Amino acid sequence: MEPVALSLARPREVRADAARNRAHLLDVAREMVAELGACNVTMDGLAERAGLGKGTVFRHFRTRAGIFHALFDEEEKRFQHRVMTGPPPLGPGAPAVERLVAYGRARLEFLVQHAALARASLDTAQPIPSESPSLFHVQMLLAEACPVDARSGILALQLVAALEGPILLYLQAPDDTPDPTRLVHTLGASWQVLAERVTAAGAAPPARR
Amino acid sequence: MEPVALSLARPREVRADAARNRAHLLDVAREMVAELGACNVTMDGLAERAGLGKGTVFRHFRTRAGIFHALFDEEEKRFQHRVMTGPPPLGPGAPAVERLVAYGRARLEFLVQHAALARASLDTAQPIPSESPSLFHVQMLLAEACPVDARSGILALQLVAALEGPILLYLQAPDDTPDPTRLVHTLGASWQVLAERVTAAGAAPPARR
DNA sequence: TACAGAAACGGGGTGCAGTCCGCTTAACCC
DNA sequence: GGGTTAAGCGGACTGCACCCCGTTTCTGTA
Repeated sequence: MEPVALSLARPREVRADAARNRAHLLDVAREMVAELGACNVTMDGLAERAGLGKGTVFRHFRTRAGIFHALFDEEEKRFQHRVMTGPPPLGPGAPAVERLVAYGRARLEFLVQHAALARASLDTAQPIPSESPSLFHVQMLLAEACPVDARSGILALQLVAALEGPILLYLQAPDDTPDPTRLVHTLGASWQVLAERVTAAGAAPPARR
Repeated sequence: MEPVALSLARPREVRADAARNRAHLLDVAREMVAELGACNVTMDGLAERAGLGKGTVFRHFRTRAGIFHALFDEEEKRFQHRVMTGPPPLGPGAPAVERLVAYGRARLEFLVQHAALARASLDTAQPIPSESPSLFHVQMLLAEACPVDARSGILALQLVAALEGPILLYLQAPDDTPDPTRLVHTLGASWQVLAERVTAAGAAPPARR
């Protein structure tokens, strides 16, 4: 007689109303972000416009940043899908370094496009978890390109920071970015230099130039 | 008759009481951070403990993050002074790449040591300005090590992000860092690889090894 | 020393993030 | 269908960042 084990075995399905409310909240949130900008979306406002209680909003998303994180995550999933299934060099099939370069360029474009959400989803109280898909993907490519250096995972961390940091931390928050296209281009070119040089020296050893 | 121009020319000195209060607030804030941790310091608490009005605190520091920024800035100044005047390879006198490596290691140690302040001073609403001393210093060293690549300033931005991002964004916020010394060491070693490889290929051209 | 103007100060007021807890309801079992 | 239970829901409540503006204090000038 182990009712605990039994109940653990099938942990009761997600309630339909909860799922519905969550989806609805995301829809309304998306709408409000488009309309007011992320920084003008409040939890009260969202709850009211969704016709739900404030407690419900917090139950689903924990914190204010949680909402933007959830919204960003949807985009992130689409992006990662493109990366995993698209044609090379972004998708599988090209040499690791080429993929790394292509990934960086694509990621920059993606980030600039969703910069507001990406920033709003940062929670200064909690760090970005190491399960970040971006980190995971870079780690995978590095493991292929220069296994020895990639071993500890630190290099991947640093490269992802180099890739995403400028947009997340260091560049203008208000979208007064003079020319996003130009920005992506410049950052992309620099990323290519960075990625190629870092991996070149650590590659399968004696591939003389 | 140009009283405006005249008054602009000498914009009236800082009031003595203001300077005194500011210094006092910083002292009390430092004390409270040490005692309660940055995340438990409130503006009201600070004002009360300092025996000043809340308005005064905000007048001096603008935002909550502003206080921690000011505190961090003091440490930052000390650190930059060490960097500018210390013995090589951290200080002047060594080749640029060696200085870059040494700077990274020193910076990591510094950041880990003041991680709580550094994080608390991040203001998600406003980006880190490009006058960041760290960015400035890396840019200077890069300009010496590989002038062509450094030209745009983007590479410096990316390297600083690679250096500081892991601590600012990606690693555990609560000081459950298993072993800070070990962390600094690992990040430092990885930084060295990064810095040396990136600069090696772009160095003053044909310096054959 | 007296005065005028500007800067600094104080603390009540506002809006929002996040918590709490009693009530409701969907899901499972019979 | 009826009962049980855990999850979900709502909205009043709390605490804090930040604003506002009438009052006070300093400083440069006469």
